[in-house]
Amino acid sequence: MPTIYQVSELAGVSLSSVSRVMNNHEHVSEKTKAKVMAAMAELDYRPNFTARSLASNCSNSIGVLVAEISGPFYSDILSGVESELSNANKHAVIVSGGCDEKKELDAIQFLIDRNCDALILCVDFISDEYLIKLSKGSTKVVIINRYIAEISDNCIFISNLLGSYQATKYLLENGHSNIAYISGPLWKIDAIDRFNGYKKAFTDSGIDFDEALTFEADYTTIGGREGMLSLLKNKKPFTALVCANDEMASAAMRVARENNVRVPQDCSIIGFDNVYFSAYLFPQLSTIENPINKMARMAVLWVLKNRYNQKDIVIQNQFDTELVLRESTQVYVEKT
Amino acid sequence: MPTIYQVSELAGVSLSSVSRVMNNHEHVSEKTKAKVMAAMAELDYRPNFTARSLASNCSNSIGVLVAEISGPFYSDILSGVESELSNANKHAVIVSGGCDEKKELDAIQFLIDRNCDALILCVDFISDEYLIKLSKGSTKVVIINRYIAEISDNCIFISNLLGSYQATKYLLENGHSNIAYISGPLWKIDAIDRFNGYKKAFTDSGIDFDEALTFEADYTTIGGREGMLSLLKNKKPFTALVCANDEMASAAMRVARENNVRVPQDCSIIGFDNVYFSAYLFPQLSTIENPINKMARMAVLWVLKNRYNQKDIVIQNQFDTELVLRESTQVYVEKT
DNA sequence: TTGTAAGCGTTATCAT
DNA sequence: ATGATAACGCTTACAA
Repeated sequence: MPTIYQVSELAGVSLSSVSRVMNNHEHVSEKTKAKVMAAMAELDYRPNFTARSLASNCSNSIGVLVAEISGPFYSDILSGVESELSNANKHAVIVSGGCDEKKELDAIQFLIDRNCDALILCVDFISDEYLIKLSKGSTKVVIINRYIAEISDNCIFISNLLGSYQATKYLLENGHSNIAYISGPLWKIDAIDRFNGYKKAFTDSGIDFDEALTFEADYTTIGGREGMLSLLKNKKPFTALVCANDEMASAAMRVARENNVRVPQDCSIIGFDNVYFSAYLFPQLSTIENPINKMARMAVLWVLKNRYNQKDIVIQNQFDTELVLRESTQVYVEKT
Repeated sequence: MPTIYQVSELAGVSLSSVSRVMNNHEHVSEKTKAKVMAAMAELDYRPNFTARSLASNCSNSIGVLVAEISGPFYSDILSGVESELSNANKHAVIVSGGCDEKKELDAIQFLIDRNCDALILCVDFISDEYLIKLSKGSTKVVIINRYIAEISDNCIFISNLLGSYQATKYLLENGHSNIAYISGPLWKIDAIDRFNGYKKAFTDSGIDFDEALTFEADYTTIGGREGMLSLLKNKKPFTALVCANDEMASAAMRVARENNVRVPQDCSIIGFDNVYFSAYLFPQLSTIENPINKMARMAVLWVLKNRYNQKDIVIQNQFDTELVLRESTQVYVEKT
């Protein structure tokens, strides 16, 4: 592997000159530039990434922490981050957080120790306080899918409340009034918000929601199955169901089918996230679009702006959810 | 950030001694070891990753190239790689290859330039020849999901032929004889192999397969839809369908439903890969298990053995496929 | 505009 | 067992 030294020798200039042309510095004569380029080409020179990082204190790598690598939701984040990052000629160091606070903390420490220039975080277990402190530190941090008032500039988020509000409101406006809800785990802030959106839609419509039509699950298909089973066993009738995510909605649809509850004829179902497989389901799932891929890309732009000084970038912190209607919903019709 | 120098000063020993305890060298007295550890703890010392990489010529990072980051198939690879890598305290630099040879080549060059210690590749466009040459180079390379005879030791793979053979054979043995096939793009080696498995099952059963019951698609739902539509339009009857992957099978199921073809009563369907959402579909999809996650983990072990000298690891290059029967298949019953 | 030389924070090779 | 000291390949004042 040729080094900068050999390039300088072949080009007949100094190290610094070579370095300057590598980094597009101003104040280099066309002549030396040409000589250097020629030498580089001849030697098939490739700058040593590690050496540059050490000398410049800039690794051009961004740490990305997500709860899990696979799964449609996080996949979408990673793919957005990776593609936007490679546009900027930076790269992602991706780690998964596991399922408890300690692992998330370790993962963050790991990324910092690896000299990541900035961190993109998508975490559930770590406290607001820690995140606030972290973001005051020397490593830039941007947080996806979570809103923390004190560091709102560092957050890229949607209104989860609004999302489930839209879903519930739609059903309410289309004649449904007995609307069940399968929630995410209520220690997660987004699950709380989504639940609140459901409630708010009722409040705004001036009608009470029924606590008994409500079930706290865990965002998984297993939980969704349990939820629907329990709801059905209750014998409290409902003509619609909103689920806090698509996974659970898909499980609920399956349980409905197993129990001869037709979707949407007997029960309309709306999910949340608009994960890609929601369109593969039968019936195709109506859901709330969660622009997670866009948010991931915005997180990268945030890093470009705040860590790499691309000042002209404008950051959008909040994104909009949107109801996407497919086959799993219909207007309420009174049973004859 | 404290450096090794400050640790040495506080501990009252030399740089080298600190370095030695950091790297668990033998021949360090318990005494100095203790002093150094104490100093490290007091200063909350964290070794500089970049400096270590430069000095030791070892970055502890492994480049991972996949065609795309999202999608159930590649997701599974990434999650396997990441989790196994973090067990070994190494990390992944993940990039996606895009959809042509040039991008894949660029991506590989990018990873090499980033001083990755080894590469885990999952590529479609790059030629065997290039891969063979690459693997003779100084950067260790392991290839997932592809078999190249000349460098079979560097490959982690399944027999795609066997997989679709199992699927087709099963149908044949259960009374079906008019079995359609929707193929992947036939410029991909795995698509060819899978197609050949389908054919071989017929040959082995001594019956001819019908070219007209065969459609070349592209592994996507769009292609699967087209394929099923075309097959149905043909008017050549078939009672079973094997698809070269689950995406296409899911699309085929949908088209079947739209055309009042009941699955499995009128048509059994088998997919390939056993992607996680295949169990979410209705009916749940029978398919061929492709142990892609295990292969990904094995690829990491390969790297550990071949690049990091963990000699005692034993590598399994070939993995087995397996038929998993769910709801989309049934024994052939003659129409009355 | 160009070159010299001092870092960047380690590891590794020698002596001792 | 320990300590100097020279790499590792580059960036970056500072000088010229």
